[in-house]
Amino acid sequence: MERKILHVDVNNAFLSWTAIDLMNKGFNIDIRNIPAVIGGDEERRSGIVLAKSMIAKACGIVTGEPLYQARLKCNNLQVFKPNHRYYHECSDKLYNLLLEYTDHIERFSVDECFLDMTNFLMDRKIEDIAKEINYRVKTELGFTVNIGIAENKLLAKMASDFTKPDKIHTLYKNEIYSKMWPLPVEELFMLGRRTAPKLYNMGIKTIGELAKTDEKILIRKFGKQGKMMWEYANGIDKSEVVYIQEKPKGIGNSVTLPKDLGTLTELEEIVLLLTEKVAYRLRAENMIANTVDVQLRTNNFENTSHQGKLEYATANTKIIYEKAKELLNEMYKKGTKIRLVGVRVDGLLNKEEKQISLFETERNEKQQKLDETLDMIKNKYGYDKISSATRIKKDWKI
DNA sequence: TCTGGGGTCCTAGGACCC
DNA sequence: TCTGGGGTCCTAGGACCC
Repeated sequence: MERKILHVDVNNAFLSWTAIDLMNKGFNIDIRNIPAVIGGDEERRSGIVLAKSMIAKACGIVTGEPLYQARLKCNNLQVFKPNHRYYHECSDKLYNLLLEYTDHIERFSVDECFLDMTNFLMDRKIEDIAKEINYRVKTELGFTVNIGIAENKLLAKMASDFTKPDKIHTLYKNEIYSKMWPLPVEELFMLGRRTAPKLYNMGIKTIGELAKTDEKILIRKFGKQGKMMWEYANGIDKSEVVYIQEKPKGIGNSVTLPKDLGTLTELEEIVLLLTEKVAYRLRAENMIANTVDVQLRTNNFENTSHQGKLEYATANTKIIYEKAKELLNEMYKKGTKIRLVGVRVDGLLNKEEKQISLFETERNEKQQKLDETLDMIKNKYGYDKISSATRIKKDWKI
């Protein structure tokens, strides 16, 4: 049976939401109408463009580029800080509005949802429902969305990306030829900046040319990815709208350091702070982890990572830290300048799935009690209020 | 004052086993 | 005594998404 899928995408999410946030706080300009960007903190070396207004875009500013470079393109550019807490509030408001139409909603990111309307049309036309959602979001929530209508997620997502802002587009099977095939290959979902040049070298420039390429050739050259790009180019996507919240498969935390670090002792302190946060989030999910992964980035942007299995799955800060420290020590080359440090845990299981282990000792149980007590205090007074000595001593924003 | 942070999935190669 | 082939598990690195 043919499905009815909507993809709802907030236009310039971070910038629109910040515009509303600022106006709520008495700011008298709508930053959507001036050359403006949302950007990171340059003093902390995270100064990149996260979102841009239409005017900033017209200056040639692109997402992800350094702020200093963006300023060169537009000399009266205004830069605003992101407010992630507020973004999540806006995201929740949008989700709650969409819930009035169906509960088959996949929250694909903070500003994107897929809706499976197949069994929720109530004798209405899908186009009319899309129009109503578009109008209600604009009038009730104060920001605009693009909506893509199609018979699968891939086509709905491609459709919502056509012309912006505040637009509704369809991309039905019989429209693929006229609406999607003329587009350059890099506009196909999951086809990024590494793969596009390889296709260009093969003489494949448009999605249509990709669709007409022999699937076997693509599989031989790109493996599974080749199969997927051929199917996507032909509008084939059988994946379901995942409306039941899935548990995370990994949890990570990383920081770009305000200054490069060159000693193990300093790096160990950072790894401890990151581990505390990761383990805290892991426990908040009621999960335990099997592997630990430490990531380093040097001052010349070389990335390395080492991972290791724990003897048994745990959410215990101390045990995870000991493994992370071990990994850091085996991978860090003396004298290297480190720009970024990351810690993540993988192979997550629900706490209840824990195997009874011979390695469990009283000492670990004590540590577990300590973790639980600290978590309670953090939950009550805020994560940053209770801090390790190193956090107080130094001004790391972890 | 050059280049974020949080994810998921895939691949290639090595170790190890039969 | 010169090199098999299938399988699994593990790790490092990379591609891609928002």
